[in-house]
Amino acid sequence: MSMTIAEVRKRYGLTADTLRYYERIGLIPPVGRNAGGVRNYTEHDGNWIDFIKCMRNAGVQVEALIEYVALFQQGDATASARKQILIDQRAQIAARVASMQKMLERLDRKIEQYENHIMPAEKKLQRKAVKGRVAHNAAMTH
Amino acid sequence: MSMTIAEVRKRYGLTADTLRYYERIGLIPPVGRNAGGVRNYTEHDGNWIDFIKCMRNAGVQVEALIEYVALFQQGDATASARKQILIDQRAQIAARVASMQKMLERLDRKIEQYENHIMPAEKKLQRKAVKGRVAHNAAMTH
DNA sequence: GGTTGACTTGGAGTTGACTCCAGCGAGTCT
DNA sequence: AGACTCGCTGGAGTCAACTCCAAGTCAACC
Repeated sequence: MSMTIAEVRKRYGLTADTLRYYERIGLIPPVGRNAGGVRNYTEHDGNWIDFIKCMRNAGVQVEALIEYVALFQQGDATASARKQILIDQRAQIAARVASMQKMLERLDRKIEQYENHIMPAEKKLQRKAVKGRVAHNAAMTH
Repeated sequence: MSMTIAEVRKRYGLTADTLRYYERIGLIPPVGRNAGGVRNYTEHDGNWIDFIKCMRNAGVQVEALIEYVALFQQGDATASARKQILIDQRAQIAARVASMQKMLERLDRKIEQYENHIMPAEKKLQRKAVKGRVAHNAAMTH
């Protein structure tokens, strides 16, 4: 039912140092301890860790997440502020996704250019059947 | 036809310091100078800057781009190595986009929860018609 | 011909996000 | 009891990617 830091580390793929660091800066709520002061992660803690980890992977700043967690700990009264943070972050992620998708298309065109223009030129060179200069790099600078 | 660093800065939204830094570390090919040693950016340089800027925005590491630029300057013989870098980076961007899209869906569900469960509770409080505890935070921890 | 202002360089400093470590304590095995 | 292993804390160190700065050069204007 509850996990040590080693188990959490394995389950979520974060280092023990990172988990302690996250807790220290308030990126996850304080974790319960046993008599000896050793952390005892509950399923609830696990859900937070997963959420934070995914948000970080999506490029959300630690700063914004700390604020969200802090508001959460202040109770129901902060619900709309928290919701607003989520909406803002959602918008930022969506914007990044959009620009990354544009980049994917751009890369696809560029890769295709390599297939159509540059690689055949190389093959000709390899065949040792060179009959003059072909498709120079200068054509591909964007 | 050619631009000063100030014009490039305005056009591409990078600081002059960043532009010089990029050139110094080989993230863009060397830029031509006038008699006095002042940088003279051509349209060709502009294309590189735009490409690099977009790749950086998409999360591609400076490291990988330096390698790409270095290969480019070695001429046609490195075409397939360059193509491979683009393919690798494309894959990494695509993976990031996929996980960000999952996060978008997750956020949408979470935001909807705020609308359905938490916000109505707040409204009831505001109406001062409280008839017992409603929808506590604990229900929303993932 | 002096002042202004954009530009230059090399190097130091900053920021965000970890990552590592020394020194200590608790629990377990032998 | 001694030796291991795991975990704890506070603080220092690292890394990527800039960002800032002092001191100097140069062209242009007054």
